Amino acid sequence: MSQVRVRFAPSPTGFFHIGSARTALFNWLYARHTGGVFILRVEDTDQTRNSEEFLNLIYNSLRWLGMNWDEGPGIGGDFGPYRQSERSAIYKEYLERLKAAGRTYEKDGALFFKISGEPQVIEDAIRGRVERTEEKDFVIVRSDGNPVFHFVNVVDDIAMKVTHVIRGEDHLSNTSKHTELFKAFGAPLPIYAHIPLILKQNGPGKMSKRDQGALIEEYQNRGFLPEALVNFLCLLGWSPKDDREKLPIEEVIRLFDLPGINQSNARFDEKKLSHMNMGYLHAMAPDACFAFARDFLAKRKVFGENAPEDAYLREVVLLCQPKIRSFEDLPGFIGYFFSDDYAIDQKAREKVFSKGDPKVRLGELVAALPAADFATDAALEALVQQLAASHGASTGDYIHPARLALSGTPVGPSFYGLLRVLGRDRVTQRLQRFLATA
RNA sequence: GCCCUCAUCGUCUAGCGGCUAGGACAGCGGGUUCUCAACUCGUUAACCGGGGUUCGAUUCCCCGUGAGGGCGCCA
Repeated sequence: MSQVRVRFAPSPTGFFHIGSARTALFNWLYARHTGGVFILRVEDTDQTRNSEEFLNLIYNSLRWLGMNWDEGPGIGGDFGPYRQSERSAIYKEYLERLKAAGRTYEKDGALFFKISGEPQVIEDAIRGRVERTEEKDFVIVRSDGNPVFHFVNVVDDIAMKVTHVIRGEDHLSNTSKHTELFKAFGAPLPIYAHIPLILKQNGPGKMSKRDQGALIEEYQNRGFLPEALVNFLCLLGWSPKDDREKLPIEEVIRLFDLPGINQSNARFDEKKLSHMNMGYLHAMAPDACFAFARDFLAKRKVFGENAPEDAYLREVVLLCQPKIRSFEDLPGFIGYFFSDDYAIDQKAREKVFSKGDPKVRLGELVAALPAADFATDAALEALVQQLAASHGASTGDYIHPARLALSGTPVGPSFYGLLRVLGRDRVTQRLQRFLATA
């Protein structure tokens, strides 16, 4: 068996979306699984809708998701060029072959392909035998002289020696046009694998560029982790056949195969993606987590002119890491670490003041601060426990009002970590301010 | 309208003739003598319908129904 050659062939006529990304991913996975070649080919024959900006978006998104291509723009290869807009000489040559075989005719200024009308049968790697008969001749060159998708797509697959065509099910009905052309050129058919489509999370139909949450760029901007998005995409239409879900990409590559792909469409579920992202985020090593967070906060311009010191920011980020689902949550989660100007949640305040003597407890805590050891969470925990024991109170009697006073909110990271990271001065000052105004 | 594909919890899926139909997300309930969006334990919830084939169908076949896609001088 010769080497597997697959291609991802996007057209730069719109933003890069989830469905395209997964098609690319399945091609990439299959290439890596088989030790084959992953080709990137740009289908930019629609000159009125192409844009260089969209093309760059595709390159960037593929790289961000970790899908490196072996042949294609920027890399080269033996079967280039890899942009269809630069391959007109090749199309002309193939067109001549069709003309010479008497398989074309002109009408209304456009060039039509004469179909055979024979039933076209493919053995789809995912769906099995699929038969369809093409009924009408179709245009292969527009009246403006530009060849159309069906023609260039097949010509390039022949010329680039593509062995497996892995694409969305929306192309299944088009396949009879393509096999007609392959046969007209006397070329062997590739192995087809039509993967199920991704349906929009709400409402009918497949996901499109216009749908909420459809764009890859959006997840990048929102601080999602590419590994999480890739893992999620792998599970949309494919599974390892056991109960594992969070899988390293190497493991997916090892297990991935065409017959293991589902036949039915899958609905996109952002909640599950969010959960997957959280799993990856919580597992990040401290250095990586901090680096990602700092970069993300800078892009978001969260601190404006006054960027905090790295050492302090790092403590804050690592303290909050186990509590957030996405870096997107970070700005709203850490504000009070960097500003004394935060609002006190009124509901939480009522709850705190509804029982016991919160002001007395806070007073005791403030009094203990000058001698407290702020070096470790454990030392601070011991302090609060000692305080509680000696005053016949519970640790919660200190923690709840103190958390509210220090952060304004009833939810947040570990309390002792909160004390440690804020530090003695901030804690003292904030508690005193709270007591003075409460 | 014609053609193609698909059909297990709300969602993603495991199952490839005999299972108490499993897992995950979401939901719900409890725990966590520090909250919680984190963690943890538990729990609700599914084989689209009708015919066959078979000793036996979620599983195989047919017909409905439903869902999705294609039928461009878009890709």
